[in-house]
Amino acid sequence: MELSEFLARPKLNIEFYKRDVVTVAQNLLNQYFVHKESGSYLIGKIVEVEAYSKIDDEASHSFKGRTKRNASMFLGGGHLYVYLSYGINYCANIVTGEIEAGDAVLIRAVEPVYGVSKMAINRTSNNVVFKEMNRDLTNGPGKFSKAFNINLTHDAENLLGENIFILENYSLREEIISTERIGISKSKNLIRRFYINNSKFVSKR
DNA sequence: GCTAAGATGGACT
DNA sequence: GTCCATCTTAGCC
Repeated sequence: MELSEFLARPKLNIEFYKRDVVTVAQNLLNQYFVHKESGSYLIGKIVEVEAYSKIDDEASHSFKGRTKRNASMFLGGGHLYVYLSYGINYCANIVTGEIEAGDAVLIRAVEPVYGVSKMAINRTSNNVVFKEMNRDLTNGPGKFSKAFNINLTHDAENLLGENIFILENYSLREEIISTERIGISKSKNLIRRFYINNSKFVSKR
């Protein structure tokens, strides 16, 4: 698909993000995540997410209240929360709900749809550029952030602005699977991981 | 002040 | 399958 076809779509607006975290998580699937950087675009279709809530969720970074790291979770729907995971990888979240709600949706995987060669360059390690359209390019929260060049400088970014935003794509009817979340030990019983069934870019494990 | 655990990924057996 | 890199936080001395 041409870049102009993506950019003709409307951005998700503040009303979309201000709803409850599980609703937003489910509705983020299939939409186009966009990072515009120095004039070039990286675009991915969101295929896997997890919801985290301050209310009833011990696995959420916000559960015990505000810290320096999680402050942007309290900015209200339509912001980005980026944190450093295991001291190594960045993870990107979409903040939802009202100001001070402390809820957010972790983006676990996207399907690359535009700017794939730049994503492959961003995922270079040991001087080896990643093979394009390999599923390992973006099939995990840290991999997605690296491919889209998202780091702590993007923490608290406003998703209604010009750098990072999400474009509407409601057209396709995909089968959505709901499961327990991955890689956590508390509140494991909550069914708050959602992914598109037929996507090969859904994370492993 | 110290230590353990963590919303992970990559290298290796 | 196992191991480990390395930063933040919480909980305990």
